[in-house]
Amino acid sequence: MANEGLGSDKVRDALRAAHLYYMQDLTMEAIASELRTSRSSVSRLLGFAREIGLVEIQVHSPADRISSVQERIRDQYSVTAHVVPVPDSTNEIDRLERVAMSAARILGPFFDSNMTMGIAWGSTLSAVSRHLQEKVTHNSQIVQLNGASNAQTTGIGYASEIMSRFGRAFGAYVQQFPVPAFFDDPRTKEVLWRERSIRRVLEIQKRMDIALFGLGSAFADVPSHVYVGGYLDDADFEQLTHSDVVGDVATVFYRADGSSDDIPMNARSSGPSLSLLSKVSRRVCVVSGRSKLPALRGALAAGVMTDLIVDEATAHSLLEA
Amino acid sequence: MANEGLGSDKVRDALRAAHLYYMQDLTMEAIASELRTSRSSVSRLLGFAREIGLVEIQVHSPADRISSVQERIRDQYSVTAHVVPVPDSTNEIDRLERVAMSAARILGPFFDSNMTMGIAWGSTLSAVSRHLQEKVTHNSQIVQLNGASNAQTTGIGYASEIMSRFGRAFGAYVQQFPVPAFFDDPRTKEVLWRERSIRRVLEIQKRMDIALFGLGSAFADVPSHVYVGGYLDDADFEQLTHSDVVGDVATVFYRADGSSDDIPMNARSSGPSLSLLSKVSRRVCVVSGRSKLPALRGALAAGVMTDLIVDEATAHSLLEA
DNA sequence: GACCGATCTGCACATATGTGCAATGCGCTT
DNA sequence: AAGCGCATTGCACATATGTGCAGATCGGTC
Repeated sequence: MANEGLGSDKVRDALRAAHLYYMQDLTMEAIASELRTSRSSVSRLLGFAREIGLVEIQVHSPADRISSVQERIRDQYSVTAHVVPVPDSTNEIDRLERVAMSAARILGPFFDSNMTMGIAWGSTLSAVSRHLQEKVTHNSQIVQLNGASNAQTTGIGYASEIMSRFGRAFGAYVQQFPVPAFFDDPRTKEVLWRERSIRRVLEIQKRMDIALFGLGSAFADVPSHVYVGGYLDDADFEQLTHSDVVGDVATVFYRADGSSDDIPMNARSSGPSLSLLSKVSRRVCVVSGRSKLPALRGALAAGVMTDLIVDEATAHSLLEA
Repeated sequence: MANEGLGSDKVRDALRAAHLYYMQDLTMEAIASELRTSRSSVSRLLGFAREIGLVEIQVHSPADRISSVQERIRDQYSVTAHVVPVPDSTNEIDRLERVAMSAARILGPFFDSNMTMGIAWGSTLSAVSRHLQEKVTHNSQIVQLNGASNAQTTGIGYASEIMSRFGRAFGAYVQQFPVPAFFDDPRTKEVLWRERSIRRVLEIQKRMDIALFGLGSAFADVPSHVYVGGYLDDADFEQLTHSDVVGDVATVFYRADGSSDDIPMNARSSGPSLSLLSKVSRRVCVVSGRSKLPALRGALAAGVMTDLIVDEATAHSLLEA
């Protein structure tokens, strides 16, 4: 790769173009002539500048105009809500996509150098990972919260792809968690958890500054990955139903009242207990779609999140009844 | 004004449009249909959103790519430089305009609620004031650093217009300083400085969190306002030359070595002494044009600024010789 | 209710920006 | 030196955005 010098030039030009475009309001035409290149190259250069995070665009709600929805969610649940505007008519696929894109951009300012972010995996997080904006950080890391392999497939491809997208976007070190999502026998987990290689990861998880997760729900329109990926068998499902489970966070299940004790599946899960999770100073939950409402209510009851990124319709439903 | 309800709606729509445009990357066309209006209205709505500061755009230099110029200025002068790219061929008018526009945008993140910003007046600050982006702050104020009236005109219009632009942009309270730029007799100043109404302003100045100023220079291509506005007579000029003055900050003069003692004019000036100024935690200086180089070197020697916003050519010249 | 002025709207057009594609250039291999 | 693969460039065209203008709308006034 002899693009050291060239790549450097490209970044320098991109930075200059970004300055001229965003700080001095020149047109691309004018920038082109200053940079002695064509307008179309400038267009591409600016695209590049945005892509590598030289340009950061934020949308603020003036403090005196926080939507009443956000305010009411804060009052009722003590959670900072970020309500993503999406028309009610949008289908579930697009809705998730749009919530995920907003989430990715909201996340940017939350994560910085010297931080550790724990992430769960699932359709929601996968979507978020595809929309991350690059941001250079130093000495930061991404740690996987729960295992991803199961009886049928290793599942690693799916989860590790999400992880590596996060790692790439932030220039962070990626810490995988190479264990099954669920153990067949809780004792296996106990034993494995004593291994030094695993304890190292558990230690990192314990020290994370941000946790990011979606909500699993067996009843969602698009049932969550865990429920359809072959991670659970019929007996497991029955057991969950029997335990009155309404959802899960990183494969740890909970009931409508937020409790998660005495749910046998949790002893077999590789995810962090909800009480451990609540020790993290910032816990961001991304939710899209009304069908996750029961799971969301349960998660709120469990006090598992500090920030909620949610689509408008679901936010409204949350406040009804 | 019955636009309470309407204005509110407009802001709400603008916020929504901004979200959809900047966070979800929808086209204006798509936003128009979600908002049930025309695309052109959306274009205007987004313009409005930017105007009232709902949207904030920042251009970062990735830490590992701070231009060597900025780095060298930091090494030599212990000052954070913000180098504004402007082609060398640009004329002085446009150059000032572009530096001012960048300065206005760089300033945004520096100023916030509960802060007090002191500002000087002059061609540079006037240009900056015309490019400020709105940003809502609370309990903040703008305080004038030096008087503006002189023997011929009150000069108030000029200075107060600058002040009020700053006040409007930040929603800040504006504290004028209704005294002459220079007193004929230093004793008049001493006496006036004991007045409670004046002391109140001086107290506010003493507590400011940011100071913003340009540099005055008798030798600049566009000689500074102070030197042509009738503030000084021939005897004054002679005295300044005799004192080896190379420039001024808020009508306080200094020499090439940064010293400002024993310059008789300063006893008559309404501006804050340089030692008082250096107590402010952030002191931002805006400079455009090579002809201000001697004034800039002097100001740097005086240690009067913590941040320097300067055009590229001048920054380069600064590092030569 | 007619009138006025100020504001808002959408259309039609003017600009500005994004992108497929063919051409060019550059480094490397043979 | 010729050949190859890959990245970069500018052109021409496709989209997307900005804006003058005429008509519509809304309060307030007489």
